[in-house]
Amino acid sequence: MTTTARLEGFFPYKLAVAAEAFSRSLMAVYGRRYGLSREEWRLLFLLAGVEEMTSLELGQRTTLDKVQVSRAAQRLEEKGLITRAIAPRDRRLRLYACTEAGRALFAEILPQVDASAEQILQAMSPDDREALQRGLTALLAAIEHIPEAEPDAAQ
Amino acid sequence: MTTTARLEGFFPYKLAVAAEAFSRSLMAVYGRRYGLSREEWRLLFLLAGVEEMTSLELGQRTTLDKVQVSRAAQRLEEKGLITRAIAPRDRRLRLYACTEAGRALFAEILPQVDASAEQILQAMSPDDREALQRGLTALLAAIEHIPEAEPDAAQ
DNA sequence: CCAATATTGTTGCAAATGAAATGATTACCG
DNA sequence: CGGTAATCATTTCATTTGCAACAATATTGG
Repeated sequence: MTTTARLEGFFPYKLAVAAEAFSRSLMAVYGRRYGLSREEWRLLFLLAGVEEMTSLELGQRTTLDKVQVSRAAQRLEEKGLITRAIAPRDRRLRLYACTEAGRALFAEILPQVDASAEQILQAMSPDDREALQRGLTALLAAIEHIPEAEPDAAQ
Repeated sequence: MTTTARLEGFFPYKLAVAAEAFSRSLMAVYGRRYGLSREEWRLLFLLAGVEEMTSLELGQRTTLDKVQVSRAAQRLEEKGLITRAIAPRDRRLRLYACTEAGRALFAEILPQVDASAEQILQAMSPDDREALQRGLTALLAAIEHIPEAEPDAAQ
């Protein structure tokens, strides 16, 4: 068993571990400190930068399914951070918008989250950082073009 | 301040999305096809390459807490893929070992998981792939050295 | 215009998950 | 030794999550 594939060197594992650790570090800010879930944080992030957004678009831009969007939005509304109106054009959809309180909270949290991320990234050499940025962007592009594993609907 | 930070360009978000998509693609193999959870898969991965391993070491090498290890190991035992004995030297610990069935299953799954990962990675240019490898390794090293990332048991 | 089908957000329920409590064992230290 | 503290796996309980059913609205095709 000389070259039994070692978990620590397995690329998918490394990617997952890095992402988990990174996410945990950031969640310590918006989660443990401000009581937001990861989904709530993402929705707030999107909504804080725009006037309003429909539920459909929200889901497409966050890789969250409709249930996650619905539940996270429900909680954000209970906290007074967003509003959910019924879209007049298509009454099945929701029109989400950030409240002033939501925007203020986001403006308060983002710098801290950003600082937490930078604290990790700044521990890397500039070259490594650039390599990571480049590689990650390319990976995301590659993932986009991968045939999605649809349930047995292969053709 | 003018440019509201866009979620899609936010590094932590990109990292999380890439890791999620990658993980989902792999889980389609060992999960939907073989009924293993991510934790079970990781434990099987580690145990398949070694004669036996204690529960403590298992947790340290997978970034899983002891509850996750305990539960995943329990299910792997129910499936007959591993054995859990009580460590003779310290009866609080468990000694996990892969059964022949477990090793056989792992040997069957790994190539498929590997192929699924390679399918994505091969969609990248060699340079981008190398950049990703380098950046990711550096990121993991940076995370290790971050203070207060987690209550670490210094060894 | 009407009925059939499709799409969307929400809810119900079972399984998974996380955090603290528990029980068993060992280490420490007088 | 003896007893207290520490460590480990497991259990317990409350919350969260994923999946399928559901109700409401829209679209399509006669």
